[in-house]
Amino acid sequence: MSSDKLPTRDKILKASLYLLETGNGDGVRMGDIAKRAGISRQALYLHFATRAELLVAVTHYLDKLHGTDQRLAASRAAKSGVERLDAYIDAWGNFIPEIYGVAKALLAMRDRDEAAAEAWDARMQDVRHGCAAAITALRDDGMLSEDYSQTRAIDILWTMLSVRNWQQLTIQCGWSQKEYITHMKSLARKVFVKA
Amino acid sequence: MSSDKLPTRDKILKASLYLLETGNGDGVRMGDIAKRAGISRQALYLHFATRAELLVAVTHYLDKLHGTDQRLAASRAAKSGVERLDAYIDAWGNFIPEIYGVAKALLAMRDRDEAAAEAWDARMQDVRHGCAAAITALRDDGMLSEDYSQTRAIDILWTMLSVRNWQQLTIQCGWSQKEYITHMKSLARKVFVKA
DNA sequence: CCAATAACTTGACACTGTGTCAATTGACAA
DNA sequence: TTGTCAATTGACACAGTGTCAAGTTATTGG
Repeated sequence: MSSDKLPTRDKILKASLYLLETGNGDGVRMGDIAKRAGISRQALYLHFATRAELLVAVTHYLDKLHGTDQRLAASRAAKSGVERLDAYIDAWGNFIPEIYGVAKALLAMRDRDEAAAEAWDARMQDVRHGCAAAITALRDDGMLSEDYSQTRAIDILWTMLSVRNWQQLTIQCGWSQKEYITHMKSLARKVFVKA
Repeated sequence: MSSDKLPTRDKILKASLYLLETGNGDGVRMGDIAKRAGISRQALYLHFATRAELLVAVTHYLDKLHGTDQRLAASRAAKSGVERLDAYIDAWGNFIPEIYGVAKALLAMRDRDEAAAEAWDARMQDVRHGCAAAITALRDDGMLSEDYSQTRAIDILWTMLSVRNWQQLTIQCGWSQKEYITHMKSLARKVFVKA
């Protein structure tokens, strides 16, 4: 392993990420992670009290690796509201496949594990802020359709862009990533941009 | 209990349904169901080999109770394609809250349990057929937007009307059921009906 | 009336995966 | 030397599912 000299915490994060991203995302157990990181299962608990806590840390690690904040923030550079909507869909939509392994594991825990649910919801709240910014920009341009209140428009965009929907459309329905992005953009325009 | 004279199998289904629908849908264990049905946990296994199998049976039982098929089929009576789209959204959209307890439990198992996943997917395939019928009716009227192929349009409608989306919009975003239905109809028109 | 059968009960147990606890080791530093 | 920190080993509690075996009860048919 090339990570022999990394601090243990980083070895754990790296190992978790590897297992989450390769494999199908199923069955990444604490023991599996420990083995991959080359430490004992108990050493894991020295660094992360629970599996949920570890998974949350992995999402943060992932964000740092991919520069999520910057990439999402980039959509704010767009001039018009419509461009900004497009840019946001581009940024977030192309981000989903990169985080999918981790997202899937967190999502699977969501229904049972309080901590995992909170962690996931917190991250989705960030996405919601991005959606809100895009919708607000549209409204400020006077281009937001009058069919929905601003809040409802945000609710809809946020729901449209959920990881679950991405999963259904790409993985289940077989859309290519490119198709996903273009269709989502077209959808968003039809729904939100004043005719 | 008023179900003393029911066959055991029905007592089990009834008890499962009760627990799934009341409670938050969490923690409906085999033991809980047995207790509620007034039988031993092991007797459950005499009727259903696994929890997944039981849950599937519950969905069928539920369908019979609510007359799902008839209600969904009713949307076929609509004359124009647009009316039919509306009618389908009405029928299915108002059906979701009734099955939500069971759906939630099945959905929570989906990620881990192969059998549960298959059962759920099979049921969602039925919904897809309904979506396909609505989209086809629209196309036959020459009213389907040319922005999407028929398959893609079905994919989109199907995804829009997913239980997960209903959950997010009503339970998380706080939409009323009425609001959900009207917004979904408006959304579908904007997206699918030729301008 | 006896015997077979089916439905059910009781209780013990295996298995998986998470999380806990305690005793121990090895390294490095004051 | 002593202290301390990170890690190790191994045992264990706990939940929940599913299995197994032996015993009970009621019904029914010869």
